[in-house]
Amino acid sequence: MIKIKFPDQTEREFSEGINPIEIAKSLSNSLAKEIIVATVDGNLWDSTRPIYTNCEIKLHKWDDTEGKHCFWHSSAHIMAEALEYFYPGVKFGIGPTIENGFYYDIDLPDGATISDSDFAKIEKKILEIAQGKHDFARKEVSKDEAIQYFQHKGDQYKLELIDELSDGTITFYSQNSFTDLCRGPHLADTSYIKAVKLMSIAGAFWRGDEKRKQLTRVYGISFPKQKLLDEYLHMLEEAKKRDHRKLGKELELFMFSPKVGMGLPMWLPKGAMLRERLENFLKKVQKKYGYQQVITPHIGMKDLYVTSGHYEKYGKDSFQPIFTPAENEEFLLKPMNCPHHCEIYKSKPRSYKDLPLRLAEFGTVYRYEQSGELHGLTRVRGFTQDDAHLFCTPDQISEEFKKVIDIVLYIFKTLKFNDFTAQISLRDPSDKKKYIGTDENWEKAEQAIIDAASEKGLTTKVELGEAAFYGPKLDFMVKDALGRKWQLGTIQVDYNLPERFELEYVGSDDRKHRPVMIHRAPFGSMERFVAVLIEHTEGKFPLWLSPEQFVILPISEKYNEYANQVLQMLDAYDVRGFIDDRNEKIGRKIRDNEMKKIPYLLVVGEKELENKTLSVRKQAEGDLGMQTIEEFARFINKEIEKELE
RNA sequence: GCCGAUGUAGCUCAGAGGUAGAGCACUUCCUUGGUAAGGAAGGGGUCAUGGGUUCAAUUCCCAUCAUUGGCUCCA
Repeated sequence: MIKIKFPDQTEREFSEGINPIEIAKSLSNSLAKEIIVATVDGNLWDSTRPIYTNCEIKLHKWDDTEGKHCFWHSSAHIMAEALEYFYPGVKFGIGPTIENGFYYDIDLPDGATISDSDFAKIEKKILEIAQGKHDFARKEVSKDEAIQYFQHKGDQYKLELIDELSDGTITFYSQNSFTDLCRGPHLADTSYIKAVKLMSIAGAFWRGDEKRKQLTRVYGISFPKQKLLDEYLHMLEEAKKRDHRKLGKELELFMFSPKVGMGLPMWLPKGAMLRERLENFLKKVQKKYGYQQVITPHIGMKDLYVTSGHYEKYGKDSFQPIFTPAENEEFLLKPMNCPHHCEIYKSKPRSYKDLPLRLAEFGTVYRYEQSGELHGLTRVRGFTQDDAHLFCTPDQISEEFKKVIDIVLYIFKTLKFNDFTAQISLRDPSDKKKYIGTDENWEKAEQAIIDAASEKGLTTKVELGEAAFYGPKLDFMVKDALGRKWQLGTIQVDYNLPERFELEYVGSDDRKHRPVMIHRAPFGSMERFVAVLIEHTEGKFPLWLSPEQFVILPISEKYNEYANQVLQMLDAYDVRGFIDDRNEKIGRKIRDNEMKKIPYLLVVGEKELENKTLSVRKQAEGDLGMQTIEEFARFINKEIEKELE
């Protein structure tokens, strides 16, 4: 007999060789049917794999991440089997699970192609295999056996993977006619899978290396019930409605024009108004924190970027340099604001009494992004950073860094970005060549970030190898409507640029010292931030940011004149709106302006004219009743105050 | 950049080797209507661009441009 301990700390005895499903069955039959996989002493374990020793066990159903992942992983194997059926000779790369579903990288036989028109038949085949209720059989194999199997099959990708595994740890899983190199675990059998959908096809370089062969990646997702698939697809449809590219067009916030150039956004009047409000908001906060605004040009001499190191790093991949006709001088579009700011720092001698010097600029920068990387407003070639550079003494870093964190958190709180992750990006210790600067400075900078984040009580995730080439950073990531993560706020410590630009200050000891720089952008870029803001609010911006806060709806043309008076009076209270004086019925005006997501609809007709009032209707909520013009103006200003608290 | 998909009216989309379609938007007229679509008429397209096949191409083929999903999440 063996002793098995459950998560609630109770212990029971079972006979040796019992498996998780049988254990579940001893608790309840219905539970047994739902068990997908188990964790045994911290290791994932097939639900049908026997247990021979005392252990702690945790049973996973579909609702657990572990359950879903096992489910999808097994689905990937069945998809592989189906693909092999339609494309004999296909070779397989890797087939892991992802956040929503799974994929398999395949190398199609010569001449074969696959496109989404093939999805239906593959899905059908997958379900057919699933319904066959084939067991997933686990088999431990020796390295030699494994090599032999895939040599015989001619799958060089699997052979490459096996090559990196050590003997004695290799397992195969088979179902029906398909066997794969796999660590597992898997479902008991294929019949758990009741619904499957192939999502898309993509090219993916083998092992993520663009010098190696590009494989075809097939994405899919599967569910234990058809209803769950339907729900998932519906959820995707809903998410698409929040897409900032769609809303940006509908709400006339920004546009692109192939004639201007891909990835070069243009802000329309309403978008510009929104952006300006965000900028002014941040300027006000920054003023409180002792920042000073500066303005620098959009281009700079090549030599500026040679000094900064950007030329060496990005020069080749950037936009082509600009040459002056007479002198043949070489300029670059600025990819970053920091070199200019360094020159401002250098413009006169600085004393320790001047530090920290905080130079802020909404600086527009241009970066050549690969055409395939462009994405709405979140990934563009010309964008405006809410940039600032803090020049300080080494012992001021920690304090300054923490103040920046405060600003970021204040902004996120005001805009209700509650669901963000803070990521500390450090050097890849195994590839230090990628970075510029001394080891000692890197270590100091990395430690400064880690300490500041922990002091501010941030829950952080550390990512090695994600640092900028000139320094480590703390990034604030937020997800978009479709669950893609974007970096918004960023704070970076930099010992490198002060060195390269030979920045100095005179200390209290009357000697020259080198300052440290902190780069920071709480929004990140105005473009990306607004994109994420659109998706978060579904275009229903907080009142203070709404390009149009109210619309006046006259019941009929007879009340247009009164509407004009109201507009003028509200203008005086610093609220923004317009009159919908179209020749339409009130119901129509309400519908159209609701769809435009105008926060307040003000109906004026006979009654309002008589009493000098407004009928206030809140978007998505309905009638709030009559208010005088002053009451409404005070009310709306109070609402804004509350938002900005 | 690479792999896949897409490109038809301002927007959302249907269509077919032989004279270009719908809904919404727009213009004009009727209507002056009290909380999510009043009625009628009308204008609007080099079917992304450039080649090719064909008696005939917006449709088929090729290229280009743009948009879009992915190329990190490791058997």
